[in-house]
Amino acid sequence: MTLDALPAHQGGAENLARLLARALLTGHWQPGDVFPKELDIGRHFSVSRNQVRNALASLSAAGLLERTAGRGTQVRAMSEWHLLDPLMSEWMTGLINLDPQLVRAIYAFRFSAEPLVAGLAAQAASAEDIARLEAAFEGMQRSAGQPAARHQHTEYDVAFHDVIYQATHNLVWRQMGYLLRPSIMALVHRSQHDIKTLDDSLARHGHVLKAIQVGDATAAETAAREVLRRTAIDLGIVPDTLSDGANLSSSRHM
Amino acid sequence: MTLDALPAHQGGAENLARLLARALLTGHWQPGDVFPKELDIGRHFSVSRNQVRNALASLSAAGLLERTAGRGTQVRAMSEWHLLDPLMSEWMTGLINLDPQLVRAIYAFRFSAEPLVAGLAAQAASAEDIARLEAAFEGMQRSAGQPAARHQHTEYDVAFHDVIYQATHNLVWRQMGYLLRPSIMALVHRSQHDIKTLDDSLARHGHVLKAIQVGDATAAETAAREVLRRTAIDLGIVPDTLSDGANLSSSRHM
DNA sequence: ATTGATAAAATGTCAGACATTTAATAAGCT
DNA sequence: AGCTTATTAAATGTCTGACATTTTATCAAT
Repeated sequence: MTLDALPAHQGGAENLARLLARALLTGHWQPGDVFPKELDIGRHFSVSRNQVRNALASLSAAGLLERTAGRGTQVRAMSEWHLLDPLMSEWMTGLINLDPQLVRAIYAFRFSAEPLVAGLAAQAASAEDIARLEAAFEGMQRSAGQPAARHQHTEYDVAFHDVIYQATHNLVWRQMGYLLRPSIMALVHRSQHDIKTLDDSLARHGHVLKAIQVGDATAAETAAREVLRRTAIDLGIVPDTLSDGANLSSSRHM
Repeated sequence: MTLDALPAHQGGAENLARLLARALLTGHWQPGDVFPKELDIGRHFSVSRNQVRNALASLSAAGLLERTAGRGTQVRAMSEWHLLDPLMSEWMTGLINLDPQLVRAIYAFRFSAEPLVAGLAAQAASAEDIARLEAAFEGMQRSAGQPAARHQHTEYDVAFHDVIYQATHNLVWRQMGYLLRPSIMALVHRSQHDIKTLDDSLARHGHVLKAIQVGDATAAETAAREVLRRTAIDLGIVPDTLSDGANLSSSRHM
């Protein structure tokens, strides 16, 4: 893969890092490939070597690249990526063409974790949390069915899930919710289609809200599971398969 | 807080970053404090400005610091930390004096998540996973009761938990397991005391192993919960309190 | 054919000057 | 006095060129 296929660059090491990261996240390079050298990248985008080095340092920190003095820069496999690095989260925002294997892995995680999280939220949510959750739900209702407000609807949907993670009042789960935002957005983006689907999705979200309002943990769990089942249907995923398909090469990882 | 109270520096930007990160993680600076400026740090440790900048860039990426041109460097609050950043994980390895609030938050997360993870592992574990789990357990047995082998025992204990996360065969949970390693090690390190305690802990681990061996998810869940109850007792933590105590200031975070 | 020295190429490091942002201070005007 | 506006100082950010270090390939000698 060469640099020529990449979009233009708007200046700033962060932008450069995002640009390159997205190319890697969407599979423009294969694991093991040699990445272009610093000077070539700098020449191609007309930026200083400093900017290139800063950008590559970020990609390296996120596990996307491996750099060794004298040898060059190599592309790492997906199993080496630091999926929970906030940088990754930022780079994934707005990405549509995520690797299908990655989408399935993230969905599988959410399917296993989010019911639990909803249960915790039902136990720990404060009045403010519930207010925020209600606001997000009402936003979803208002923007439902209006094709022009589809973007808003997605925002409210993502906010709904985020509030649930925040409402656990646990630092780690909160961090998790923040990190999953872009992934959730990508999933939600793909899973909205006709009116009927949307209506059903809305109803299932409503059940989660109600369960958290009354503090019923087990009800929240099952309701959250139903929301994710709806998502799975829309995405064409079979929710029973919790493993991510990496079993073939999994034995080497540990 | 000044730099004078910090230990000596052995060279390398990564070492410098770890040194400063640990000082921050153990609360040597208060949130909002101004962090020493680049030139002062460089002078104090006799390193170039480059090294200092690289180190501070890492700390900034992990959410420990906030740097703004012209103003300086500020220390951020714990709620802003990127707890799931692999850098954090590395910096926390071997740290004993972790902030108690952070220890509780991490324990609470594990108490909620690890039973679920054990259940997933029971469903998805491969033969190799089970072999690794058995090896870790036997290592724990061998090194039990021998005061000289206490370090080894900790290693096996941590490996035991790690294998469970790996055995889910889900990229996100695997990443999670990798990231929790140092935290688990810190908790395990504190929770081993007399022979009787150790014996009981060993038995509870054995139940988890057996449940995963036979693929019984619900049994694995309850067994994992029992392991964590044992840990909680040893740490003097009440496992019912799942929130992290940050409720007071939680409303501002979202 | 193996070993060893050499050279080339990549990333890593350093030092200095300069740019930019921010905040404090002083000057000047109404 | 009070407000606005230059000026200055101090911090982080950026650029550039040279040099260091590590790795790999090449070639020579035994």
